[in-house]
Amino acid sequence: MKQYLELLKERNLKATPQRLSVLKTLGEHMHPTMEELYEKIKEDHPSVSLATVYKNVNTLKEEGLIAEINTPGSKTRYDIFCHPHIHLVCAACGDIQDFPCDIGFEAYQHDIEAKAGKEIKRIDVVATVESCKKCS
Amino acid sequence: MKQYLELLKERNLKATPQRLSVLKTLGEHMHPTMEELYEKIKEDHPSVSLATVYKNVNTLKEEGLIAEINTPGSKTRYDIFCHPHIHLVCAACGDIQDFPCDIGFEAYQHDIEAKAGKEIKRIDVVATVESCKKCS
DNA sequence: CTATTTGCAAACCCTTTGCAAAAAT
DNA sequence: ATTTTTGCAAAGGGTTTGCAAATAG
Repeated sequence: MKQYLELLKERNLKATPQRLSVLKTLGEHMHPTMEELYEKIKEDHPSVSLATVYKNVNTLKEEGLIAEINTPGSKTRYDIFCHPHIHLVCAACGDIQDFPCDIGFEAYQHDIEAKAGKEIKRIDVVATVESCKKCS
Repeated sequence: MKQYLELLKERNLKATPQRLSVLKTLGEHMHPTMEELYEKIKEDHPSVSLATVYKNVNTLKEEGLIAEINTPGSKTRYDIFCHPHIHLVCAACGDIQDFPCDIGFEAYQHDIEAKAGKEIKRIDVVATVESCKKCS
């Protein structure tokens, strides 16, 4: 909680309860869709509007505090941005699991960077499985 | 052209001029957005409707003949599906470059598969650079 | 006190759908 | 002849916008 206040202050963003709730919810619940995020936030702030959640998500995205996960086929999901990791998404239920990027991958990323001649700002890896333990 | 007819026949899809044009256009132009794809197809088929392009894109996606590229921030783009490759996307102009998946990556994929305990059906790797040669 | 943020409703994409006519096999 | 596909227009869903009132710093 304290940490979130600091993250916002560093970026000159006002720490409104709604905005803090976006960060807190993303910290507690993995990869919600916008709808899920909105419902969770409403539990603490019943009068929050969907537009406000969208605005905050966009602001926090621009500041690099949260990330959007685009999965082929299913809905966009949101994630607190910590260190890069792979998203393992289930095609059947849309559930997402995180997957650490251990060695191997950094090396691969450097390789792409060298060949591209540009610094890679961000890398999104989405692996899709047909079904997962949760839904089958 | 001949190849496309066969690909459709194998899947019992009717070879309409509009559908062939989707494949042909994706074969000739790299990664168009839906709008670009539609404009290109209209050059050959002025009376084609956007809905038809969407329907064909969906059908061909389901059959695994084409793939959708979801890039964080910019518009969805479409690609003929050949072998997997990495998409290097420019955050400034949305342009996409292909990047081969040489060794290294397959190994990495097997590693994820082993840890997930599930077969990976598809893997999407999108690397984002801030600007590219085309737009700067 | 000033600048930002909120909530509401309307506007705005992009994408899908229903249906009758047209085309493919 | 049968089944799929087309084109149109309307509907749908998710996201953004404009603005006045509320809130943070």
